Amino acid sequence: MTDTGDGHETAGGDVPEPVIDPSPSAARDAVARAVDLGEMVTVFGRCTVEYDGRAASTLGPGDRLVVLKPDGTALVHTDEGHQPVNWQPPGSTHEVDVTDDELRIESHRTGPEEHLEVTFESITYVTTVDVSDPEKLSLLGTEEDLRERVLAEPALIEPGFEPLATERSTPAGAIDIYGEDADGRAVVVELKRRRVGPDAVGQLDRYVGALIRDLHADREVRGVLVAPSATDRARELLAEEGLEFVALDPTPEE
Amino acid sequence: MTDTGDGHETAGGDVPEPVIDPSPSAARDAVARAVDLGEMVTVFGRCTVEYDGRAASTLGPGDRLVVLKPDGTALVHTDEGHQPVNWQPPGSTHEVDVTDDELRIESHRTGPEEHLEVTFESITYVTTVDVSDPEKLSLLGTEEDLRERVLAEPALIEPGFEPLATERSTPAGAIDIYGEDADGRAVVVELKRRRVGPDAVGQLDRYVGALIRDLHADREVRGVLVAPSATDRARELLAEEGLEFVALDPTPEE
DNA sequence: AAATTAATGTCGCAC
DNA sequence: GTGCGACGTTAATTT
Repeated sequence: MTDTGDGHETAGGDVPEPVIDPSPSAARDAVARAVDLGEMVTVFGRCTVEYDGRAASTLGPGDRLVVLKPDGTALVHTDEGHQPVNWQPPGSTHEVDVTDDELRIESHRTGPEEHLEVTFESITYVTTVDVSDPEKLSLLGTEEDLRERVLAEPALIEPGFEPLATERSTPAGAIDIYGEDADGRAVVVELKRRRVGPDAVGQLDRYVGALIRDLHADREVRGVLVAPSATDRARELLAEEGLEFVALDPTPEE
Repeated sequence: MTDTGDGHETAGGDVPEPVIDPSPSAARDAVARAVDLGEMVTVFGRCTVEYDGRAASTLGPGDRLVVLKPDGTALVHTDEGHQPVNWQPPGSTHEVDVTDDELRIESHRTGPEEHLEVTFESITYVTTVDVSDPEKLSLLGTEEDLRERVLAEPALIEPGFEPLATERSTPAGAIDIYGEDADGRAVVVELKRRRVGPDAVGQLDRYVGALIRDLHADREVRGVLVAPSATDRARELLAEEGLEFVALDPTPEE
């Protein structure tokens, strides 16, 4: 370590460092070495991108950030948007070479067959670093939280509601909560963590229909959609299908 | 520009360059300046992440790559996966400061209110670059391509099929292709670019139901799902609802 | 490997 | 802004 004199330390030569404005071959060597070692790589520069696989795409020249992860993920990010403009999923294999004095990064996977190719006409920088991340994300406010909330206090659905099973399977899929009302009628509960539209009504309707066929019951099955809110169209469709709605948040309001 | 003697050029001092192993305050200055100038920023280091908004999450210490885009996007990437472990959508505002000798990047947005906070206990590097990307992605093999293919050759659905409208609106949403068969019966066509499951059947069923109510027709409306393939469950549901399936790819096989 | 659904889904478009 | 559906959706879980 080297004391830089301003209170922190600079890593020694064994630690990969960013390469600024590298030649194509220097960039190739740095990227190849890092991919080999299972490090994370970023390359920024002016490039074109070709993709062929489940669909196919082309992207003309522009400045983009390419990220290669040790798990085989590749990401191409432009200056805009949450989503990468192109990518390759985890499990892909990355290759890098120089042709006609241009750096080219290729990523390939099978099942389905997909190929990504990024060709750089200039390279602003390359970074390579070792990554260690043992932590798992802890997330609150999911549909799972909503389910636990209902199971802990079934009366939130309605007085007398009694849950009998979660993830009960039907020919049309698994019912979030299956139970009975105070009169002993079967109740299908479909949970959504956020405001619902027509698609959620269709989903609930399918489950109710499948359960009626499964139980050979004759319309003694109620369907209840549980979500923070519903659109007008969703409420109309619920009414048309004889289904019900209960407003409930995944976590109690503070 | 400076000729480095190996055939390429090094950017001058007016071009932002990566900062390696910076002190928290040096990192803060570099990031603040770049955010101010509308540049793209990457920060790599050991950090914790807190998020609160539509949901809420916490993430313990680990090595991650943080990307700040000029459009207000923030991304936090771990060593694994296509998805960022945490993020903030475009339109958010980023702030950076140093507290207790730790770099902290905060991102905030309204509508809905959401907040992201990344606190670094060490920083491997910071990069800042100007980004210019005038190009739009050109994508082939979408549902739009499938629609054009059917409209160019309606007999791919069946002999005598005649498209009358695309995006025909119904109370339940827009029908991809609305038309008539050889016998003059109304036909609702729902297109999918890939293999379909039960959800697509539910969607088609909703449209058919809405059109029947809309036209006051009495089951003279056919529903046809067009996709490369369908799951067994989807085929069963189609049969139960009296709907049909046509196998078709978005682009012709080569 | 295939099937099914959740997601802080995101994104684009119509209203 | 809300509503609605596509997406190379991805990711997780189960069969």
